[in-house]
Amino acid sequence: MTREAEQPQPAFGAHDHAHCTADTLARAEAEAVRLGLRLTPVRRRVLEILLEQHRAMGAYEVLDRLAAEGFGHQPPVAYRALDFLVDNGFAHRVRRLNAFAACMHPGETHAPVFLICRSCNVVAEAAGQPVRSALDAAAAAAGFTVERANIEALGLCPECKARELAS
Amino acid sequence: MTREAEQPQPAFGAHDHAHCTADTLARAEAEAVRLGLRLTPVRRRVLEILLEQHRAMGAYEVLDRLAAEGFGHQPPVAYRALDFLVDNGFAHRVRRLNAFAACMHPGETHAPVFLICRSCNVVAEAAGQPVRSALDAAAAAAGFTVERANIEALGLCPECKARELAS
DNA sequence: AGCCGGATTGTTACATGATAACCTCTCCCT
DNA sequence: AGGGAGAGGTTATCATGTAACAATCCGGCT
Repeated sequence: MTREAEQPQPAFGAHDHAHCTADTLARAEAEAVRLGLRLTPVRRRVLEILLEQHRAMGAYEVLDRLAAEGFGHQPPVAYRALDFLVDNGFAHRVRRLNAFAACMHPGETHAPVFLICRSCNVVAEAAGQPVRSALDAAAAAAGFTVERANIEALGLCPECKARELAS
Repeated sequence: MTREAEQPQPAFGAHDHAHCTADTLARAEAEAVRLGLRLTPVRRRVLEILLEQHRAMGAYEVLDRLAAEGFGHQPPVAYRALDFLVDNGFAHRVRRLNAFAACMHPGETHAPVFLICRSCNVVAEAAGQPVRSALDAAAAAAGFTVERANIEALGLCPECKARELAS
């Protein structure tokens, strides 16, 4: 597995990335203040990196960027910042890829669903409220209380599907 | 983290484990025949081990058992057998735990949902058809086609919930 | 100001999880 | 007999994630 995966597209379809990045970062900062959390330089920088790339990144890939910018060079530096972001809803962990992605909706209560294209590796965060409700119901039937959930789907994004049909 | 995790209970509540194990194995064998798949000694033994334990096991934990029984001693031996079982629906991968668990319903088309207790580590496989439907709908809204899904929930099982309330 | 204590960030070292590449064997088909 | 596919064994290595400890920062208190 290469450390630098190729994930050309930011999501399904184009968008104003500069705007969405700045906007999400601003909302994350407001949210940190609201919750009394400290968005320190490393943490903030990690979030920025995830937002800039707008894709799922491995911890070591993030670490390489941090190290190049004068932060620590050891794995815990990246993992701690990433764990902080995940624990507080600023980022998500995509387990299927052993990777992390910035949350596009910090502050909003939401149940992220990740759609991972097996062809181009793009990862999209979809709204999963109905999925989460169904999950809660299934769990409740077993007497189980859900605290956190990972919902990830592997398949084909619209672009790659079209390409497969064409060939 | 220890390699031999303690997971005393087989699932939520007691059950006739000997029976469910034998039964599931028999169904898996029938299914292998139906699909023209070779359930070779290693593969079969791995499935048995997963069924006996009736819990999520790490690949290296399975490997230790195989090695002790005269099979190969190297990781690929375990990973290949586990991958075979997962690819063909005889077992599932629980990504949050980096572990594998026997499928309790081989052959039936089903969308497994894993309920993982954060207190006692028990893993239960719940029926997730409605969850999967909701997921398919969410994906379709983005033009995405789901091929495989991982749906995992972390929370409290009934027993541990009762224990927390009591204390 | 000066001090305390917890949170943060850095380090070293290591544990754990997963694969690549290659070789041999067996079975089955021609 | 020859040969190819599939399975399972090996060695070696890579990738991912943590434990434990030290130094430092920072806010609150006297």
